[in-house]
Amino acid sequence: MGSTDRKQIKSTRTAFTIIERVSSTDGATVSELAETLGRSKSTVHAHLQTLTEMGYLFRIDDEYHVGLPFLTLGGAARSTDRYQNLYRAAKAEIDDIVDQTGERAQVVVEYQGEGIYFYQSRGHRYVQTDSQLGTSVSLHSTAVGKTILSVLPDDRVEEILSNSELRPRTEHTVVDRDELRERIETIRERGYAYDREERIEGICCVAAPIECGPETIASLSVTVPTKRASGEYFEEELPTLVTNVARVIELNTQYS
Amino acid sequence: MGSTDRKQIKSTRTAFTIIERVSSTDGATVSELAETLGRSKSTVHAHLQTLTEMGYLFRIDDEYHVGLPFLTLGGAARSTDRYQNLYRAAKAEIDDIVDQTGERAQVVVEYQGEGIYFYQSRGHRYVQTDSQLGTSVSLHSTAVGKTILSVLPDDRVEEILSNSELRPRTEHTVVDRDELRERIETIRERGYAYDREERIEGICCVAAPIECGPETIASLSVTVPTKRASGEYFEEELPTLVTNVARVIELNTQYS
DNA sequence: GCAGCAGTTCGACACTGTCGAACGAGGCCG
DNA sequence: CGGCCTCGTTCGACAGTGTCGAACTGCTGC
Repeated sequence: MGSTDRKQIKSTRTAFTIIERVSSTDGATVSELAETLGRSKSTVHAHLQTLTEMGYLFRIDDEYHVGLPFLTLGGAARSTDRYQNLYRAAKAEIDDIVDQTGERAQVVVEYQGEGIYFYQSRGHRYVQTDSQLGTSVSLHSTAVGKTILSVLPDDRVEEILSNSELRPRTEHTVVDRDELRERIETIRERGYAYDREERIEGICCVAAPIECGPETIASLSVTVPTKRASGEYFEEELPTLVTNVARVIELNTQYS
Repeated sequence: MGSTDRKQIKSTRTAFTIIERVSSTDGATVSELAETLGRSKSTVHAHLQTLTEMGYLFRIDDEYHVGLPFLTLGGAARSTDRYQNLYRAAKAEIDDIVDQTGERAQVVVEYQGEGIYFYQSRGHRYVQTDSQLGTSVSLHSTAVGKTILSVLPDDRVEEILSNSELRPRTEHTVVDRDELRERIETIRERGYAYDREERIEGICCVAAPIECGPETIASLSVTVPTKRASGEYFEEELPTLVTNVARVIELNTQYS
């Protein structure tokens, strides 16, 4: 099945598999990793030693953790040709929104079928969630996600949908593919999306797409607790704000 | 000299060497990398192919860039046991400082002899610099850096100083080791540090150390343009603010 | 003190990361 | 239009190394 296997460095694959595992299991140990990854302890040990020596992991007693150098690389990724304009424009506008509304706002970027938290800021009325910088989210379970899907060509949507399992996050999560397609159609027409507790109980979102070219699709969203998610504020004010600012970001991304 | 060579994965070393090079030379090509790293084109090609396939790099035409997954790992690093308390405490306090002063404020963490921008925020009077999330800075050329050195034990200071070349950044950068030691002594006594255009022309800083345990040393700093770097504001107000808030962060880091 | 379990080291084999050479696709210039 | 350079890609072959399981060490707790 693998079409693009060609000549690849297998040990790099296992190195990153280990890194990812260490990242998700903060404080993982040698035996633990060897067990869950199905590799010998000596192999895992050699990798951990190398990565620790280079500073990409660090070790407390016998537990390993991902190190701050990844923050350096992440910052570099955001300053990349493709993303730096989006970063500047989004940062400025999001900070504005936060000042205005006091809520939390963020930009999520589509990257290889997933959404990655690209920049976020919180206001004085902010609600705490698990999502922070770099967190990756599946595209079906959030307002941002569905917004992104709504501006992608149909074949890519299908491709992404078929690769994801539509795991429900709350009782409101849409898990039916047809219903999802329908909703995406609605979003295409009106230009923005709602998330009413589909990912986290008590948390709602309004999101609008940001198109910075065929390869750089993002989404701007404002997050509010359910208690403020009603009335004119949630039905009129926020959608208008979000769609307008999204367009501003698009424009500022083009010419700078 | 190499004491800790043992069994290590060489190909992972070259993989990360390539990643780092791609990160610093945004849009690097195969031949370019092969040239500067002294490796064959085919080797570099195999690595790039692997890393691209895994999503850690992405490719536009024949140019490679670091990808957003590093942001995910970087975010995970910041949420690590060692750093998450510091992150929460620092974020809250820094945002406060920014609201109060309108300047730019940041926390830099010591990581293996370097300083890494851990969190930063800017106010309405902010000044733009090259430094942003994840940027690593040498410890001798900044207020934050010298502050960090001031709370490290002497032997570690000497170790770090001997491993760095004290490259001057502006005409005000301190390059003499003895003078640096002297200044560090001064900082130890009064508890905060100044940077008067030592790293960037026109940019000054006030910084105070944050000690969250022997292994987690950081520094809080406020950045102002030279035109505001004088008088009571710069000589009294900011030092007091910075040292007080640093202590608050220390406390909040301990108990949470 | 002896199990039991952790991380670490060792030795040996098969595998694979490495290289240089050859191939194919553009772009540039004569 | 055609030859030439350059770049990315593929190929084959060898040396090197990533891999494993077994043995070793140090710790903890019965």
